[in-house]
Amino acid sequence: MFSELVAQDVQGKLPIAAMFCEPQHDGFERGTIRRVEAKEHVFREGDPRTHVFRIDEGVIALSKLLSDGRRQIIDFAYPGDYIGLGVLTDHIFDAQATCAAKVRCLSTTTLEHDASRDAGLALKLYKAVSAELVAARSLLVSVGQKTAMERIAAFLVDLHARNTQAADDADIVKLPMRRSDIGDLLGLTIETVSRTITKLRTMRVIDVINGTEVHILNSDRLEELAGA
Amino acid sequence: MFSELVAQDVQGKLPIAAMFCEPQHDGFERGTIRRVEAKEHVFREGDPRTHVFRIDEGVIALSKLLSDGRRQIIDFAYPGDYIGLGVLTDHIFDAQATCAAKVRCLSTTTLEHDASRDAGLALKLYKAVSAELVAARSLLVSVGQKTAMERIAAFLVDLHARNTQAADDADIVKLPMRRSDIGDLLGLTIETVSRTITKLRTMRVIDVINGTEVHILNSDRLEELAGA
DNA sequence: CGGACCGTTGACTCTTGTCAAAGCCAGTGG
DNA sequence: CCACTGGCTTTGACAAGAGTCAACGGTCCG
Repeated sequence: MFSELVAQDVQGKLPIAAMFCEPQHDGFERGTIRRVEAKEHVFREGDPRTHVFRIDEGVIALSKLLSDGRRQIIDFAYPGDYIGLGVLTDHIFDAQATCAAKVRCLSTTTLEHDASRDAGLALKLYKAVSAELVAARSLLVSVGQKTAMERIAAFLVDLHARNTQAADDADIVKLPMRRSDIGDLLGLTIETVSRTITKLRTMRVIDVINGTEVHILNSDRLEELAGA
Repeated sequence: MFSELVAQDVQGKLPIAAMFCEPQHDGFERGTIRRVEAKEHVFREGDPRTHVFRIDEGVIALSKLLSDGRRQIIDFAYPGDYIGLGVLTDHIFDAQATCAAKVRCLSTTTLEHDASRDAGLALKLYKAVSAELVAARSLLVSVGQKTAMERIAAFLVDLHARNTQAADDADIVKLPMRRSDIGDLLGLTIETVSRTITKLRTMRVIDVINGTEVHILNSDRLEELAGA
């Protein structure tokens, strides 16, 4: 449990650390900035993969759709994360902002050209993708094995760990996405998400302000509930 | 659906292609061979990550355990696949053979030393991990969104696509793992796996010999059932 | 022969999904 | 200023898919 948290924090989202440690050395300083409205797509599944993006502000949901409309969110990308990395010529998932966001764009040809000559950059890409893989597998464990309560609790713990980098107000987690986004991430319906959050409130483990700001009242209990 | 299949086939397991195209150029020709018995661990979560392995024969299940014994299989590694890649000092999942297997071992320090000087090798690692990421996310969609029937059908379709590289007996899929392994991969119980397979038999979509050899009688229907 | 392991099947339970209604909030326009 | 609208969340009643518990059967192996 604790080791999982450490993994999430330290490496699961390594790009966060990378950004702060060496923000000038990933090539994105040459990229252009693009603003994205809430619910606007950065790209869609099937689009040619012309650019890689680094999130500077906001949250981007990466998702895959089934033909009947079911949607699985694969990851949320937060500031410092990269999206659009990979070996394929086309994107294989949608990237859609859950709230207003800013991203930096760098052409894939530029990036790949640089990477083919610069082993350090190639290794950085390797590590970034490795970190995404850790996150994807961690989510898979939640979705495949955990109950609704455990998934929601683990989600909140994870979000809290990610966003408490600087000495934030220690026990507040902002939810910059809708219930439907959380549901589609965790493989639950919005009703189950809502009921579970309500239950956590009645258990006095969390408090919710305005539906979007979660105050963690008992973080030990929340981590217990998140399962091992 | 079809595009997903293509993704799985062509890139989801790119290492298969890589192995056949350039088997002498991944550094593993210098590695030692290790035999692994069925159910024996190649490594466990928490072990120091001293080697990277390339599967030469058999199937290795990669899994994570929760403290109460629930298990999520994260991927099956088939011949040509690499396991143990990543940026962490310790392994974060178990690797256990589902049947007798052979793996090639290469020390991580050797590999990383080579990769830091050889951008081509670093890029190859990057691509291998990217392919694993594609597979992990595809599984996540199944587990998060699909019904038991859709998951089993998609699993069979995927397995069929992976193993039909050479012109095999076109419509036979061998299941080199137990029902519990399939269940732990798909987030189902062994009973549900068994019932669903039985249902596919009574629907005349597949036939099962000896519990381990699946004959696909109606592959169009099977792909329909696998969902989009 | 006996036991261990695995797979299948049945009966029942329960968590989660489905369907429906109502509340809340923000933005818009009269 | 307020009614109206649309998007989102919450809650309730009910249904259903998958899990649990249990028994049985088959196969392999000592």
